[in-house]
Amino acid sequence: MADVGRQASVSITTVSLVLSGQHSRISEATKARVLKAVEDLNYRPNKAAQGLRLGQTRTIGFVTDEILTQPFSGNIAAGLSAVAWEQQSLLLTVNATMNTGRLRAAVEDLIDRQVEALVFAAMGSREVDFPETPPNLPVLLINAYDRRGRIPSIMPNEEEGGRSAIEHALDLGHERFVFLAGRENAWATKMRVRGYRDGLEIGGLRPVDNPIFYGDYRIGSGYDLAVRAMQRRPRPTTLLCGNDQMAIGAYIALARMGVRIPEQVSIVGYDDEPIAADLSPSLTTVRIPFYEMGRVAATHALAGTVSEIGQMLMSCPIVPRASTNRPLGQ
Amino acid sequence: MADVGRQASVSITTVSLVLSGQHSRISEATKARVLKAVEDLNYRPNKAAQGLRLGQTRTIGFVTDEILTQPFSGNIAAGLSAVAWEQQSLLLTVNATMNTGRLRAAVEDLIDRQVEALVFAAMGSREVDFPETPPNLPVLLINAYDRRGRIPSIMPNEEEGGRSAIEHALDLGHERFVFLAGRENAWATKMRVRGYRDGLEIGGLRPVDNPIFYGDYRIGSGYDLAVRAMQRRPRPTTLLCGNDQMAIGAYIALARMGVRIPEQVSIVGYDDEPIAADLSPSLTTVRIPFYEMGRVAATHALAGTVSEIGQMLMSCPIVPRASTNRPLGQ
DNA sequence: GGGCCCAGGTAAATCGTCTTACCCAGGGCG
DNA sequence: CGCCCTGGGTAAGACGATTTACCTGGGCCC
Repeated sequence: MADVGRQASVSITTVSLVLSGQHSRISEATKARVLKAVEDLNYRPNKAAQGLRLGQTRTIGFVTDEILTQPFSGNIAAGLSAVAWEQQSLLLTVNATMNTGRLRAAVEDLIDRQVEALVFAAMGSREVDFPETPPNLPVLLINAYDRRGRIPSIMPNEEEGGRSAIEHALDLGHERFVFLAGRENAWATKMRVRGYRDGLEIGGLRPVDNPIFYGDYRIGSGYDLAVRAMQRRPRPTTLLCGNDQMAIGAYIALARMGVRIPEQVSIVGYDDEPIAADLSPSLTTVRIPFYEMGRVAATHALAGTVSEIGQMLMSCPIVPRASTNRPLGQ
Repeated sequence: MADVGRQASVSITTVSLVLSGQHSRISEATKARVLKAVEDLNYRPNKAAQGLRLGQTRTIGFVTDEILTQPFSGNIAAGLSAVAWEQQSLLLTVNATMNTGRLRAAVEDLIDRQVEALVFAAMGSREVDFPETPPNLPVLLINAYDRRGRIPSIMPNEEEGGRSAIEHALDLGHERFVFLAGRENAWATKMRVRGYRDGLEIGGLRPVDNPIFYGDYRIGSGYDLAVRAMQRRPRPTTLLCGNDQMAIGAYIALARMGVRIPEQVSIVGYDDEPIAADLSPSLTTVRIPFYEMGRVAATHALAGTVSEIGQMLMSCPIVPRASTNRPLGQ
C-alpha cells in the first residue's frame, strides 16, 4: 500500500480511502492516479491484515466427522460453501475423527483463527459431546445433536421420510409391505421405523402383516433380507429399504430370483444417492436434503441467527421414479 | 495479552516470550505467574495477528471442481486435511464450478488471504486453464493437468491400472475378455484402454477376439454392454468394467440372465468405491489412491517442493476380491 | 572500589490495513 | 480585512501479536 502511495504521490490513507470506496472526499483525478498505480504494481490488499484491523475474518469453521469420505454427503459441504461464497466468506475445513480429543483440538484451533461461526457435521445422525465455545460464537450441528442439548442443530426429518415412503406406496394401492431396515440401534433407523409404523396406521394395516427386518445398511444385508422377504406368503408387493445401498442389494436378489421390478414388486430406497437415478429401473427413494441443510446452516451462521434454529428438522421428500408402480391386479 | 501482562505484573513482551517458548531468559517464578494469568483469564492467542506478524498463515487453499459432491473422491480432501493437520495447517476450501471465471475469483480470493499453497482437484481427470498465480506460491493440480503444462500435477496412472486389471485376469488363466469401457472421449478412458491393449499384448491375445464396447460410466450402460458382451460366442470369461458403477450394471444384468459370478464369468471394476467391497460377491477392482494423492500433494505443498513433482503418476493397484476366479474347466 | 558481565525484563518498532482527528488553502461573506 | 466553511488530503493511532535492542541492578573479580 505504501508502494502504491509513493507511485501515485499520495498518502497511504488516500490509497485506502480510494480502495475502500470511501472516495467521497477524494477528487476524481487523484482517484484515477491511485487506481492506475494499483494496476501498475498489481497491488492486492492483504486480507489477513484487513481481518485483524476490522475484527472479521469472513470465515466459517467447518468440522467434519469423516463425513467427506462418505458418498453423497459432501453435499453438506457444497451447500455451506455456496452460501459462504455468496457472502464473501470461505470455509476453513477440518476432518476430525470420532475421537473427542481431536474434535476439541480442532475446535480450539478454529476459534484461535477467529472464525465467525462453527459448523459441525456428522456422518450418521448421532449424539456428540461438543467442546465449550465462546458465548458470542455461533455454533451449529448438522446431522448431529448435542449431548447437553444446548447447541442448535439441523437434522433430517427421518420420521416424516419413512412415512412419506410408505404413503407413496399406499397411494399406488399397495397393501403388503416389508421394511428392510438398517442397523436396529441407529437413531436414523428408529425414526424411519417410527414413520413406517405411522404410515401403516394411516393405511389401516396391521404391523403383524407388514414386518420389519433389521440389517446393517449394507448391500449384503439388503440382498439377504430381500430374499427372506420374498419367501413370505402372500408375497409383499413393496419392499421399503433402509437406504439405497440395501435397495441395490434387493435389486440384485430380485434379479437373481427372476422377480421383476416394478411389475411384481415395488422398491423404495432412502437417501437419494446419485446412484439411485442411474439404477435400472431408476429407484424411487427418499431424498435427504443435505445440500439445503448446508445452505440453511451457513445462512444462519453468517447472519448470527443460529438461536432461531433450535432443533430444526428438514423435510425429506419422496422422489418417485420407475421402481414403484401400481401392484398387479389393481 | 495486555490483560495477561497486567494480571501477572509483567510486560507484554514477557508474556509473549513465555508463550512462544523462548523462556530462555525468563525466570521460573515469572513464567509460572504468567502461565497462571493465562489460565485465569482463559487467554488464547489470536492467530490472525500472529499470522500477520510472522507472515505465515499455516493455511492451504483448496479449490475443487464440484468434487466433494462426487462419491468417494472426498478422499482427496481427507488426505490433504490429514497432512495439513499434522503440520498445524488447515484447509481453506472453495467449491468452484467448472466455470473459469469463478475459478479465477476463487484463486484470487485465496491468494489475498495469504494461503501458503494452492491445490486444485478436479472430478474427472481433465485439462484446466489455471489462472496466473504469484511465482513464489506453490501450486498443484490433482486429477487434472494444466493447459499450458506449467503446473505440477498428480494423476492416477490409469494406463497401469488398466493393465493390472487385465494382468490379474490373465494370471487366473482367462483368455477371452470384453472391456466395457466408459465415455470414449474421456482422458481416463483412453488411458485405461491403452493399458487394456498392453495387457492383451502381454497375454499374446488378439484385439479382434477381445473387443472394447464404449458406454458412459453409468450403471445403465454397464447393464446394456454386459448383455451385449454375453451374446458373443464363444462367451467371454471376464468382463473388465470402466468403473465400479458399470460393474454394478453388469452384476444386475448377469443376475437377470442367470449367469453366476465368478463361476461363469469374472468381473473387474475400476475405482474401488466403498460399494465395491459390499457387493455380493465382493468386486475385484482397481483402486485409485485418492487419499494418498491428497497426502502427497499436501506434503509437497507445505514443504515448498512442488517443483519436484512434475507430472506425477500414482500407481493404481488391483484389489482382488470374490468376483474373479479361475475360468471353468481350468 | 571500579569495571564487567549476566540474568531478567522492558520499550519500541513492525506486520498491512482502516479510521479518526486534524491540517491547509481558497472562496464566500459580512 | 477577518472569519468561517469546505473540499481534499494527511498524520497518527489502533488491531494483536513478535522481536530486536536496550536498560538495570547485583555479583564477581582484580
